[in-house]
This record gives sequence, structure tokens and C-alpha cells, in this order.
Amino acid sequence: MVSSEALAERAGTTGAQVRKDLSSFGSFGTRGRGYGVDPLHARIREILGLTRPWQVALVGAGRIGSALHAYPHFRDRGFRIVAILDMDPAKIGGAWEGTPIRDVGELEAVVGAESVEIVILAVPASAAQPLAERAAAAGVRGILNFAPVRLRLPEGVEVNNVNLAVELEALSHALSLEDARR
Amino acid sequence: MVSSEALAERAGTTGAQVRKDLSSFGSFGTRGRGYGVDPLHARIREILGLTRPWQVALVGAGRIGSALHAYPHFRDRGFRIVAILDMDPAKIGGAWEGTPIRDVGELEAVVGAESVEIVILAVPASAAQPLAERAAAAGVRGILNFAPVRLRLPEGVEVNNVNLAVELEALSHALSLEDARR
DNA sequence: GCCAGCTTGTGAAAAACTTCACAAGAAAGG
DNA sequence: CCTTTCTTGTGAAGTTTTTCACAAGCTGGC
Ligand SMILES: NC(=O)c1ccc[n+]([C@@H]2O[C@H](COP(=O)([O-])OP(=O)(O)OC[C@H]3O[C@@H](n4cnc5c(N)ncnc54)[C@H](O)[C@@H]3O)[C@@H](O)[C@H]2O)c1
Ligand SMILES: NC(=O)c1ccc[n+]([C@@H]2O[C@H](COP(=O)([O-])OP(=O)(O)OC[C@H]3O[C@@H](n4cnc5c(N)ncnc54)[C@H](O)[C@@H]3O)[C@@H](O)[C@H]2O)c1
Repeated sequence: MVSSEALAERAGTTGAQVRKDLSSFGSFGTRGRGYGVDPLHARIREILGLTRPWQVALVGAGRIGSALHAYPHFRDRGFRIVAILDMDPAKIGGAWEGTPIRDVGELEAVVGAESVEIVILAVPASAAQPLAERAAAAGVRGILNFAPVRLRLPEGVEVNNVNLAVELEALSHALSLEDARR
Repeated sequence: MVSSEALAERAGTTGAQVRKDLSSFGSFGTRGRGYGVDPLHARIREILGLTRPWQVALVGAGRIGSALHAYPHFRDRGFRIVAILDMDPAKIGGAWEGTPIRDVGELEAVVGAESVEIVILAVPASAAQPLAERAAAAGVRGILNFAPVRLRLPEGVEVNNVNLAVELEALSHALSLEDARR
């Protein structure tokens, strides 16, 4: 068992916050004891949609793409990278851990054949918008975008942007504030 | 010149929001015209602490470290990766684009000699906490942490965590909600 | 079977954030 | 110089999120 306070401790929040958040999905704690770790874990996996595997295509077999492909936590949680696509002839025909790198021209075919629902976009900024549009048109429902551009896509396609420069800027901002206070 | 509405359009928010946010740093628009692009850009750079360079050490010369080192937007904005550190003897002694990869044992010495203020931590989860503590003790003020652990550090050290698995989970959560609605 | 000790679940209060809406001001054109 | 047009800056209103605080309820020990 684990109490809301213990969870809050780890997550960097308060017990009340944890309880309020969890209560919005029903009540699965036991008063006086806390939350059962296994049921809680199972419930959170359900909420996050991790109880079934997701077919993922990686578009862009560059440096960040390579790091992401090697990242074991994606597969752990049911995200299956079933295809890797690139435009570089030097890369096409190669393979990463058994997954072939294919020509990005095959994007639509691959999405159809493999029932790809999520695309990880790790291509240069200039290529991101057209590729996102092609993916969306081919039936992809979600895009995790690493290119530093705001994608414009039809309603119904979920986009999540990762901008690592912003993460560093948040740090320099915080440090500047500190400096200003002294 | 650019209006709050035009900025909002690009940022995915509303004009009122942009104006409220900017107004908290003073008033540097002109009524009837909008904001001057150059002064606005300069002011935002100031707010974010980007008007002076930051000395950065990259700890962990693995796949994600390599991608980050090659990422031009860091240097663009004044983040200078002045040192790369690793523990792997096969990597130590090598160099990336002229920056030598040094033994992580030299962390404290490098932080002192190069006036490193920010560390990018790209090491396995098990190594992150002790390295963060060493960096903090050596005088590092901010840490951008890619390892999937919550670092516990003394007050005054800024930590920013990047968790890419969470970004994918946010997508699967959104897609699951969609499925549930139908 | 009852009591003591915990911890949840949740209304109510407080705080934070966003939107509204408009007076104040700036520029451009006559 | 005056009028029209445009857009900021900002109080006030509205909404969302967080915190407070405590009754309800479970468990283990006696
Ligand atoms: N490297 C990083 O740490 C980092 C961090 C954050 C964001 N990003 C962003 O991620 C993207 C990729 O960065 P990277 O460092 O991996 O670059 P990279 O140059 O190493 O890789 C880009 C890959 O995309 C491929 N590509 C180019 N155009 C294509 C197209 N039209 N279709 C398919 N593939 C195409 C290239 O052949 C290459 O393999 C960039 O937008 C970059 O700004 C990178
Ligand atoms: N690869 C990804 O896309 C990705 C994404 C998100 C987070 N992460 C996290 O980033 C970290 C690094 O991932 P990676 O894929 O680059 O792993 P990696 O194995 O490619 O690289 C890790 C590097 O750290 C070095 N290292 C290990 N222990 C060290 C120590 N004590 N001191 C100094 N260096 C040490 C290793 O020699 C290696 O060079 C991990 O914590 C991982 O979970 C990776």
C-alpha cells in the first residue's frame, strides 16, 4: 500500500493534490490504509491508454531519431516502433536492431500496412509540416514532434511538441531571476 | 510591428493572454500599432537570461548526449557546451567537433576551471543522483536532467526534468479519451 | 466487538489564471 | 488640427486549480 502523502513526496506535490486528481477517476483507495500499489498502477495504465500496444513509425533516422529508437522505455510501455523512414539514400536499406530503414516515400503505404497510429517526427524543421500533413492524411492520429515548428493540422490529430531549447531557456530564466534578486 | 493577436495565433493562445503576460514585464507595445519585433525580441531574450552566454557541461556522451551536442539551437542561444564528460574508457580521450571527452572523475575540476553553471545530465538513471550531487557541490546552479529519476538536491539548485516517455504517454492518453468518447 | 489510529474522498475556501471589455493613447489621412 | 482607426494595458468578472479541513470509513489490537 502507498499513501497519497508518500506519492506526493515522490512526485513533488501535496497529498491533497494526489487525492483530488485520483478521485476524478473514481475512488480506488482504502481509508486508513492508502492505495494498493498494483491496482493503482493498473488503473493509471488504463487511464493513460497503456493497456494495449501502439503502432509507432519513426520518421527521421538522424541523431535524435537514433537516440529515441534505442530508448527502452518506449517499448516497455507498449509503444512499438514498427517502421523507420528517412529520405537519405545512404540510410535507406539499412536497419536498426532489425527494423529496416525505408524510403519516406513509402510513408502512406507503411501507415496503412502496419496500422500506424502514432508518428514520431524527428526531421529538420523545414520537412516537418509536409510530412505531418502526409501522415495525418494517411490516417495517423497522433504526432510527437521534435522539430522546432508549430504544426498546423486538421482537427482530430493530436500533436505533442518537444522543444529542448525551451527546457534550457527555462533554466537560464530561473538562474537570471536568482541573479536579479541579489 | 506585430500585434498581440498575431503573436497569439502563432503561439496557440489568445491576444488577451499575450498582452497580460507581456504586461507583467512592463509595457513595451505601442497602442494602435502593436509590438516592435526587435525590441520585443530583445526584451524576451533579457527575460530569459539569454543576453549573456552560459557555460554548460554535458555529462554522459551516449546517444542522447550525442544528439544534444549536435543540436545547433543550444549554441545559437548562448549555451556553450564547454566540456563533455563520460566514464567509458572507450570514449574518454575522443572528441566531438573539437571538444574533448574527458573522464567524469574530472567533473569538479572542469566545473571550477570552466566556470560551468549548467549541467546537462544524460547518463543512465542509476548514475544520475550521485553525479547531480557532485555537480551541485562543485558549484553548478542548474541541471537539465534526461534520466528518468527525480533528483533530490539542496535548495538553490534548479532542476529541469525531461521525460520523453511521458510525452508519448500524453499522446496515448489523448487518443484513448477519443476512443472512449465513441 | 469496540476503540484508537490512520488515511481517503470531498465540499468549501482560497488562490491562480484566463477572458472580457473598454478607456487611453498612438498614428495616419485628410 | 481634428477625426478615424487600430491596438495596447489593465481593472473586473469569470473560470479553473489548489489547498484546507474534516466526516466517513477501514484495520489491527485488545
Ligand atoms: N539533436 C537534438 O538534440 C535535437 C533536439 C531537439 C530537437 N531536434 C530537432 O529534431 C530534428 C532532427 O534533429 P537531428 O539532430 O536528429 O537531425 P539530423 O540531421 O541528425 O537528422 C535528420 C534526419 O532526417 C532526415 N530527413 C531530412 N528530410 C527528410 C524528409 N523530408 N523525410 C524523411 N527524412 C528526412 C535526414 O536524412 C536525417 O536522417 C530537427 O528538427 C531538430 O531541430 C533535435
Ligand atoms: N535515448 C533516448 O532517447 C532517451 C530519451 C529520454 C531519456 N533518456 C535517458 O537519458 C539517459 C542516457 O540515455 P542514452 O540513450 O544516451 O544512453 P547511452 O547508454 O547511450 O549513454 C549513456 C552514457 O552515459 C555514460 N555513463 C554511464 N555511467 C556514467 C557515469 N557514472 N558517469 C559518466 N558517464 C556515465 C555511458 O558511458 C554512456 O556513454 C538515460 O538515463 C536514459 O534513460 C534517453
